Amino acid sequence: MKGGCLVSHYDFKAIEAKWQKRWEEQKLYKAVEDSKRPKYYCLEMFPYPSGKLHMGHVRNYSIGDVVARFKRMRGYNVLHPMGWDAFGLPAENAAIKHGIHPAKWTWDNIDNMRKQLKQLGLSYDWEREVATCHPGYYKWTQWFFLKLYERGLAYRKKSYVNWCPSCATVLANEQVVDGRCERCGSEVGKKNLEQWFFRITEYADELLEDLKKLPGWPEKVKIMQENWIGRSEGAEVYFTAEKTGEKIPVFTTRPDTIFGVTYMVMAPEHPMVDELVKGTPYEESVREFQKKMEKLSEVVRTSTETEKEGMFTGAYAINPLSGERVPIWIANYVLLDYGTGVVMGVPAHDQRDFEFAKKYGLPIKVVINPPGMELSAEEMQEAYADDGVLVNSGTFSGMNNREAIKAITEFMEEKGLGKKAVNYKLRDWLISRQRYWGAPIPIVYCEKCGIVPVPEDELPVLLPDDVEFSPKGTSPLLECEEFLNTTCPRCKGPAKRETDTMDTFMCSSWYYYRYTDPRNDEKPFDQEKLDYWMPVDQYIGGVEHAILHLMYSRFFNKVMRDAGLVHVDEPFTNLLTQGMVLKDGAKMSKSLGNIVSPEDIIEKYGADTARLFILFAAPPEKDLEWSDQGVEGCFRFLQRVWRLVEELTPMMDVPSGDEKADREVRRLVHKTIKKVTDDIEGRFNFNTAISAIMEMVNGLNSSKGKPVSGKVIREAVETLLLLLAPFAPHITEELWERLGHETSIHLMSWPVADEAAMAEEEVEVVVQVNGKVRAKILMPAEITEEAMKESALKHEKISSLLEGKTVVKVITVPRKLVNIVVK
RNA sequence: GCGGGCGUGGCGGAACUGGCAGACGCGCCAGACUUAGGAUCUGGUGGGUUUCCCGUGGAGGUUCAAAUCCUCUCGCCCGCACCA
Repeated sequence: MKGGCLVSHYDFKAIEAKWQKRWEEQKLYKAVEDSKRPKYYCLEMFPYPSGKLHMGHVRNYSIGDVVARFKRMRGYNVLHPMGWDAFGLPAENAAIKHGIHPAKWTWDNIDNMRKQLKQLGLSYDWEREVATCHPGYYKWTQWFFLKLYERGLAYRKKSYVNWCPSCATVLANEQVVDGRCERCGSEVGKKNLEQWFFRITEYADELLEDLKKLPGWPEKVKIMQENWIGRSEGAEVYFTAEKTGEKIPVFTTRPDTIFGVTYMVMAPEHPMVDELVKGTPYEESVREFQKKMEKLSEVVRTSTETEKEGMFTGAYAINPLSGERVPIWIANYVLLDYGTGVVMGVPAHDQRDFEFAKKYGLPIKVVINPPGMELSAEEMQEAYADDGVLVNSGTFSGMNNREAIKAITEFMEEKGLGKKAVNYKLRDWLISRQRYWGAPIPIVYCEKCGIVPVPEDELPVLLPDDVEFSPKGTSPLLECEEFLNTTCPRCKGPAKRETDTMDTFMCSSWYYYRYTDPRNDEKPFDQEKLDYWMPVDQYIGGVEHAILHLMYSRFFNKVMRDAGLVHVDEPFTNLLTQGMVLKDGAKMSKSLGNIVSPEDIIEKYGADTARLFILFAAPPEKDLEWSDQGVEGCFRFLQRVWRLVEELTPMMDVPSGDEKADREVRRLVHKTIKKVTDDIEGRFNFNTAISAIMEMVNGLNSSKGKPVSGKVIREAVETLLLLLAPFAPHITEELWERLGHETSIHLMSWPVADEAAMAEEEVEVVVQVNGKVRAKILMPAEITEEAMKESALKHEKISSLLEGKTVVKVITVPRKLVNIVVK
């Protein structure tokens, strides 16, 4: 440093430690219900306690902290809590691998991550911390399970379920990505098991419909949920098996094409297939085909690339409308668990059916003609799936197909041949997990009474501590006799406990309620407290939860609303999905070796710098490219702020200054207030908010030598600190104190822009000739358009350019621009 | 294949309702202070044949005026993917 130390050094380590300690002692961020103030619930997705924070966490929580601090300064009563999504497999793997008990592993990790979060200076009310693995929490997870059970929304069913061999547990559909386990990447198989499900499909329509009530959610997330729910409207048509006379319901979205059915296809594993082929010459080959399909993985089987393959069963079905007799096939592309597992083949009007028919030489029958055209089955190169007019369709011939959909459906309903139907791709949520480290499902199996829910007053069903972890990866609960053996709550006879635990998404589906009353041991929450804080005003997290967590939570909230426990339709009013943190264009990962550790950055530059950089480098919803040099830049900026404030402090005593200099400084100050406020409030553009603050610092730096009055300097410096406070809470708090304030800067009100102070006296007007900039002229701000035009035409350079040309017209934009169109 | 997003200097990114393209930061260049500087400060920095011309992936169009609106097209990223 140059010369004598006129200004002190920015000692971020001492400053950050000092204020973190003081904020905690003073409980600065404690949230208390207060009906007199508007509330604001700012929530970030709570982390899985993996052991260490990564940059994604830092980004997520820095964004949330700016929102929380900003809203606080805007006068809101802010709830900003943090907790731990603490059940899950990694803890159990640690136990198997290193012999550490999952509980110890988890709690140690929590301690470490809590420490790291505190080092970031995040404004959480730590008294509301929750951990889903705490019995005081999972007692209520189990309680909610019972609520679902009471309402008939939790049920047990044997079915083919996704099985991850490496995690040794079943998975929900949502946890299978490209046929692989979302967690470990192993290929997922199928197992026929008896499992617990939640009836989320009961709410499919509302989950879809209410997306419309979420204007504060990214379009992208809503579309993803819409696709996932996959609602399609159509009809169920009852074909009849010729041989057995049995009804074969078929779902179709195109009842208008029923007369065009030339064959039917069942899923190979459809139960009716066996009956149809039994004792026929087709039996053997069909069995073979079934076996072949069974061996194929789900990925291959359902890939668009896979060629359609099928086989005739020898059986026939009767079309209820045309009375025609059509062959029944089985094929790989028909899925058992969608619709009824049976498809009607209309090759003329469905591309898949067309390809299948061509391959196997099945007949093609045209029943819809394009407007003003006549199709011929022999000449068709592809299916005609668009609208048109019905032909060869009995009494419905001649009808427009849109009307025919309605007419045919109604006709079938009258005659009992079919009915209107809606289908969803959404499946019920499988919540059983064959794992130890989760909330036990509060159910007992009694030989006499059957399935018996554990009574509320016996909750929680505690996880036994003393268990053996088998290297096979199977749940230790299976071998834990003390846990397994119990008495039936109903008949008091001997009974067995359910050994499966709940999917951790169950735990995270309601944690945002618990924050409103985290220590209540009588109830999951106090009604008044919950009603005060809910809904979450701003939710922030990664887009990877677009379907899983966010849809489960929405479902959960709707169930609890119907149970009268919650009074909002949707739990999260606004959602922000932050982008990833990249290094060298790729997601930070161990295998790529491009990880930047938050610990190191905090150690070297401090939390304020880390936060500032991560907020400055990109808008929150976009991916962020990490740059060590960018971090340096932010560090330099904070040092500049420090120096600026220290240098300007003595000048705050100057009794009066030059009026023009004062006005200029005030203009800068108030324009910055407006810009920063708009950027944060309107659109969460923290990057441009910070750049405006940087510009303000640059401006104040260059006005250092000017005759500015002490009062104006004080206003400027204090405003600078207030605007920067949500981003860099420690340095601003320290400088605020050094200015002589005794109350925390974080309890101050957000500055308000003074329109009068912002007003410009002069504006620079751009003068264009034929749309090209030819001059810039300073004009009084209040100049009329006519006068603007005049002085533009009078301007030396412009007038010389206009020589010999004809002015066609002149366009003026007040205070901005004059465009002279010439020929 | 369907749906969504993106494409702007050497880099990250600005430009909100069409109105000076490139704010702010990084990097780079020059200078100042210095035993020294990878510290700090000052100035410069899209490209070019430099009174001017060209520039927002490409080609057209609308307009007095287009990064912004329309049409076509290329490239990258994300989601869904035989859903009957």
